[in-house]
Amino acid sequence: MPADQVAQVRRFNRLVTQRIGALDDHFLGRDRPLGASRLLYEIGPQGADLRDLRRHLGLDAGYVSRLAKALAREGLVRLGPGSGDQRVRKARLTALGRREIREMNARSDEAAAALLDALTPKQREALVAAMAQVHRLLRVAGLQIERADPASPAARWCVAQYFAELDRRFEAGFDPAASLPADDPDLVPRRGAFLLASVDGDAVACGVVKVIAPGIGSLKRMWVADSVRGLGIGRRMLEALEVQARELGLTTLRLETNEALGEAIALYRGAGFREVAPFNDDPYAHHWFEKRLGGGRRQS
Amino acid sequence: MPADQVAQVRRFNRLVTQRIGALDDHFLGRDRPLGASRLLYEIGPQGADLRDLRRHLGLDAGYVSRLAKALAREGLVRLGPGSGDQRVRKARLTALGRREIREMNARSDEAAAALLDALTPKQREALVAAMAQVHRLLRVAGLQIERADPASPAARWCVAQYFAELDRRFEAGFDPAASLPADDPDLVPRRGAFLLASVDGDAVACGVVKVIAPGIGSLKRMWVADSVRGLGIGRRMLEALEVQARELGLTTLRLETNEALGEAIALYRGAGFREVAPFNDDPYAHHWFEKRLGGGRRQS
DNA sequence: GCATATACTTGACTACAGTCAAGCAATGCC
DNA sequence: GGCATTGCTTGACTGTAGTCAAGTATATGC
Repeated sequence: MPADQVAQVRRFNRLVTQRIGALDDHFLGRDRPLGASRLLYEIGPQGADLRDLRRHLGLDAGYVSRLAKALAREGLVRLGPGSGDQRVRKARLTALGRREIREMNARSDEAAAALLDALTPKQREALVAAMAQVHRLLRVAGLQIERADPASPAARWCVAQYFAELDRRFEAGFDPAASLPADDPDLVPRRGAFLLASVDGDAVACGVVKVIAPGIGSLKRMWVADSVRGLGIGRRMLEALEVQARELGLTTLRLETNEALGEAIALYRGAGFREVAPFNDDPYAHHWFEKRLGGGRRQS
Repeated sequence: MPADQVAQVRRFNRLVTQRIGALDDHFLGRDRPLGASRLLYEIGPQGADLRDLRRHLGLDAGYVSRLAKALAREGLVRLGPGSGDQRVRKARLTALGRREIREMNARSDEAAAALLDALTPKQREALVAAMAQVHRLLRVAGLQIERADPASPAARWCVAQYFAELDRRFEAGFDPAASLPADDPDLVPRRGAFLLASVDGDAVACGVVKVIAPGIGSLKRMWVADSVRGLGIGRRMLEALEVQARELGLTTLRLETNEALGEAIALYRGAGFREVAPFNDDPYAHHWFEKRLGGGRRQS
């Protein structure tokens, strides 16, 4: 890693933690411990179960219990029974709590505006654009691709997004029932794998490999969220799927795709897939691809 | 302030405090309270007086005393008498302390490298460039222009930088003694003013206004550090000098400049200065400018 | 129906960050 | 030389953040 790049990152870190960190904490804390403020903020307009707050903020159960009680004592939240399960407690904002959050937001906005205010309009635009760029790339740097249960909510959500997008982009729409299936049991080893890419716990891409014959697998359900397109996530997903394929003992990967998905076709070609004659009768397919997985270790 | 710009700043703040803040703290703290680590880091290879550390980090005297003692107990620093004044204590790193700091730096470098490592080379370059941009603009946003004592170290340093630059840029070099003078007593009200622009306590620009006749003032010593050029700091310094001039009761500002300083000449023209016939015999001047200060309040 | 797990509460505890005030020695000012 | 100031140390204290363990009520698996 070039030393000047590392140095720039560290310079950036120092300045930003000092400038941003200090402000953020200061404007969030209104005569209240920071932990309580964060909890209040996290509850949100819909209310939230203490269990979820605990998990999301990574805090101790006892600690959250106490913080919630303190907020309730201040009249900012109401603690009531939760959704169904009589054990969980749900925190809901009171009118006062909502006002408090509005106030916190206003202060944060003010601090951000004050920062921008010290610049000329052109510099403001440049700063905001550079921040957006840093934001996007930091998110990408935190990308994690992992095997997931195809029945998990995040996996289901991704697949739903994928279907919705196909329906939007295909001229005649898309009906999952008419397409070749990839059911849950086919997507767990040793019959296949479901990969989920996430950033900070938010799913942003998925992909599936499925064994269709000894040594031969099929790729399906390749989807990347709009918000992170153009950042090479599709390519990384494809690489991760090939690793899974090797672990499943596959030597050939196949896939079919629709002519409307130009960027996907380019991705496959770039990754070494060759177009071949149709090997199935998927009603939505216009192109069929194949790649032989060379060398590399088989099992991990 | 546009709401989407504010929102982008806040999105950036949230992500960055979470990603960067957490890492930075974690890698700095090595089985040692964070305060102690920061102090150790701040001491630096030359050692530092406790008084300066206290001032620089903005900490309580008793707190610093205890932290320093803890570091001494760990064998990381040696506490000895300071420079001259027998009251001040100077903290010097031991070999162990230096090793510890190297280790802290290595860990921080590693964290920064790991961040970059998750990206493609092109994305890395884009991230580093965007970070540098954010860094530059955040620094500019923190710019403060204030009147300063022309004899203060920061003011002296700026003027020295200015002279050095003139010497570099003028074909025949520059000798301050041959130039028209601007001595300390002429640079404090009501005979003049010395303005210093600083970012986070570091001087980055200076400028001077000096009364040369009733109602008439002269601008001199306009200098902007290389690291922050092209960010409109010269223009802001000029505006601040005009405010000072009005407060000194001036109605006309004059200045002379050298043909080698193209960007300064453009700045003056853009700010409403008109070129006039020579009004003095400065040996380094090729252009003479004048501006009448209209309207505006005189005294503040 | 019983064992186990989960959600939460409470009390007791630790560590860290920081403040305040008293006091001592060296320094600066007149 | 006297007196206020400065630099530092020490003891006593506060508030925040967070952990741990015991205990209660509810839910889940077999």
